[in-house]
Amino acid sequence: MRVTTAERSYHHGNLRAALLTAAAQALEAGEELSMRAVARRAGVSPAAPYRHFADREALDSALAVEGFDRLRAELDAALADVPDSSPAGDVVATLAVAYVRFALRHPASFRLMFGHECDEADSERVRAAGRLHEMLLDVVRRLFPRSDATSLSRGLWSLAHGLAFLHLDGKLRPDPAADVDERVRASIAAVLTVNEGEHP
Amino acid sequence: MRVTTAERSYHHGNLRAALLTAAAQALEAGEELSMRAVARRAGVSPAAPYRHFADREALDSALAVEGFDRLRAELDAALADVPDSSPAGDVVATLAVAYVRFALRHPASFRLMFGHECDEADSERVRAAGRLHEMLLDVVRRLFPRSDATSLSRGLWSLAHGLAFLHLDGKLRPDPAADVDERVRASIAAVLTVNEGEHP
DNA sequence: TGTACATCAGTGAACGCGCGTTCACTGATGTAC
DNA sequence: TGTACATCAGTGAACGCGCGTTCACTGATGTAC
Repeated sequence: MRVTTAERSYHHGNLRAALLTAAAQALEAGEELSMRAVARRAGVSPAAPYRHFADREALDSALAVEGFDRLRAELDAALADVPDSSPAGDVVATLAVAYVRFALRHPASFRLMFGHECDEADSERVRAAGRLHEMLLDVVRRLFPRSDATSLSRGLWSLAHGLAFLHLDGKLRPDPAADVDERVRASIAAVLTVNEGEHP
Repeated sequence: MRVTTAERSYHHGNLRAALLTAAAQALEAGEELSMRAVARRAGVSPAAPYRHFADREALDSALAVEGFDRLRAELDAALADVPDSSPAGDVVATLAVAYVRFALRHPASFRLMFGHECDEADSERVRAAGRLHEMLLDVVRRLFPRSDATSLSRGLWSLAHGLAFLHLDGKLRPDPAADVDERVRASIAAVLTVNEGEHP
């Protein structure tokens, strides 16, 4: 039986998905996440989620996986928007801006994906993070064919990741979004061109 | 009356400091932090800490301040160890290594300092973070006198910060410490030299 | 097409837990005379 | 030096809370005949 709309009596029919969206909404709203809160939001008894998630950690991991996939999609979209002829540095900056924007727009999600020691055992989660890493590696290989792509992609990822977290934690002003974008671009540019003019 | 050693009956004499060290030990041990747990560790009733910290948040902030100061001290030490004649890139790499080491050696502390939206209102905490930022800015000004020091120091801080967090969360293998150091150095080198050889 | 039955996704009450915080208190400390 | 008293840093019992999780259960669904 295919579920068409949503709410059913007793048998929900689509509870797993409903729980995930409920959880995502709670995250978006900045609420503390909990098994019970998610059940409440989905209009279901506190025990119901246990049909679909073994425990709290399983819910977290499922949400993290969703987050990684969404982040990857947004980076892809940003990449698609950038002209092919752009200098490599601009492409990197555009990606970094998209990365930081994602973090600032979905702070709770981002924290859940990152600000927490990973359950290494959860292969789904590890693989989702791995896909993101792979994607960055590919981009770097294309942009900087003569570089040590492994180290460079780690470095650039870290750069964007650090910018994201420092803004998220208020160590850098997260305030007018346009300023953040500008600050990200400037930081990237400064780092990438640091050695130019050193040996004139 | 000056307190000489430590434990006193009833009037502890030095409870604030004792609570902070107890909390630091708990963090070091990877325990969940709580007002009660800290009191327990200090051998004192659950209500006692409220003489010294208005609430949970105040304790957190005090710990964060301590963390920032310790981190700054370790970076200073690393800086002192590096020969004056070292190329700027090496100095940066050394600082980054020290930064990441601090994060991996004191993960809970580091998370408390960063992985949490700052209480902007707590000026002590904000100022401690500011002192760290200032220090990095100074170093960058000295190392790269011709650069846009503001953007560059933000960028390099972010780079180190991102490396720290990605290792902390297991997105990059935090395992043999020597490998981590090497990976940090390689990432920094890759980013700083990315444009060399582009226009040969 | 109709009925009997197994399966499965929910219910709702209950458990034990540790938490942050408050309160009236008590005993030690330091000060004024 | 000795006593009376205010202050202040602790006590310990209690509050209400929301949490994760378990349990026996119930009602809807799908299948076999």
